[in-house]
Amino acid sequence: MQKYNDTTYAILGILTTHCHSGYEIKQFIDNSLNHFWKISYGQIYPTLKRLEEEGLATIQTSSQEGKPDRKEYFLTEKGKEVLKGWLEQPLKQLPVERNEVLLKLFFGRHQTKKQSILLLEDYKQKLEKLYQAYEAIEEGIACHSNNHSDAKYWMFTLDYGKRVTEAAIAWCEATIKEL
Amino acid sequence: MQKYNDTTYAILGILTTHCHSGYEIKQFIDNSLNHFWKISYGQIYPTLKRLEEEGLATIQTSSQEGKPDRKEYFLTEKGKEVLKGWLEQPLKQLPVERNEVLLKLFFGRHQTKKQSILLLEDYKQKLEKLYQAYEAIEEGIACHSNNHSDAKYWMFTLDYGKRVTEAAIAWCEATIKEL
DNA sequence: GTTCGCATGTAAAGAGTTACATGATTGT
DNA sequence: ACAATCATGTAACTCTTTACATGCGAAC
Repeated sequence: MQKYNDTTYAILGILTTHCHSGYEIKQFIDNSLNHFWKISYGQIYPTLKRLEEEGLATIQTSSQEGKPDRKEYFLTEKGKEVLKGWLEQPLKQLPVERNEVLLKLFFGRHQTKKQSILLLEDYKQKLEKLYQAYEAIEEGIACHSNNHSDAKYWMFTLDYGKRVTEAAIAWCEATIKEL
Repeated sequence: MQKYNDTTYAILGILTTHCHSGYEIKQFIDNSLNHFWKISYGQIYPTLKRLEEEGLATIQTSSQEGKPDRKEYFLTEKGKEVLKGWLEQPLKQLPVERNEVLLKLFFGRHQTKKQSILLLEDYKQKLEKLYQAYEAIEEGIACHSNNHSDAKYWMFTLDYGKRVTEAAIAWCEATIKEL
């Protein structure tokens, strides 16, 4: 069986929602799974092309006056099976989250105490903004798609983001004190 | 001023410790900053070569009988400056941690409840192992390099790992209950 | 008149992993 | 005999970002 990368599976998954064009997929990513899976146009369009070539999706092109043709992709039965097959597999190993702040702090001996504190305060501030962004998305989902069958799962992922961000903020505060 | 990527800065930083050869650098990474910054030989050796070419490090080659020459790299003044320059800069933006488990759970509607629970239980188990690994490294540092001037900072990064992992484990438990 | 949103895409560069090649010594 | 440790490195491949190209309509 052919293998695909996780970005391909993400796109396969998004095609099961109301999104069917490359543009819509990008929009969807940017305001829902952006915190744990970013994808650029440079990946989306070639991937969609490949999905069609390999029989995982079909294209429906609709011409629009004054605009480029709008290409809508729909999963085939094979596409749905491939997605389900991936969903069933547990992850092989935990990914390593590359963290630039930790990397800098790791070599903190070569910095002044003030610089380390500045680094952590800046990080904390960015984390707080992220936390607020999570809350905003959460409210958006709660309002607009309360009865949506996907909403429950989207909330779970937001809850993860909030909990982990909260822990990171607490670490910033504790570390600043100890420095 | 020339720009380098974070992996290059990581190697620059490691060269300030007792590690000076490619092999030692790899060892060091594998049992200290492996949780938040992995690097493979395929990156280490070409990077070291480039450091020398650009005057950030000098090489001292020592021949050993029956073994390949051992190349030891030492930071030049310029190398130290480049490292410090990087340490001073705050991070531009928070990195996105790509999380395969969240991605799968996001599309959980296409799975059975049992499958989702299995996914999270497996994830939780892996996180618990990671937590134990952090504790083991922590003990190692506490025993062997108590008076080491880097040890304090290494402990901070481990504390981060522990806190965030703890939060993720708690999320797994809460989400399994809610599913 | 310029920017934003819609809508498609490509090319090149950069980042990173994996698999391979070499070869001596030491331990099981 | 075989695997592991020490020790270097490269080539091919995959993945991802960035910058570019095109072009209409609407708002400001």
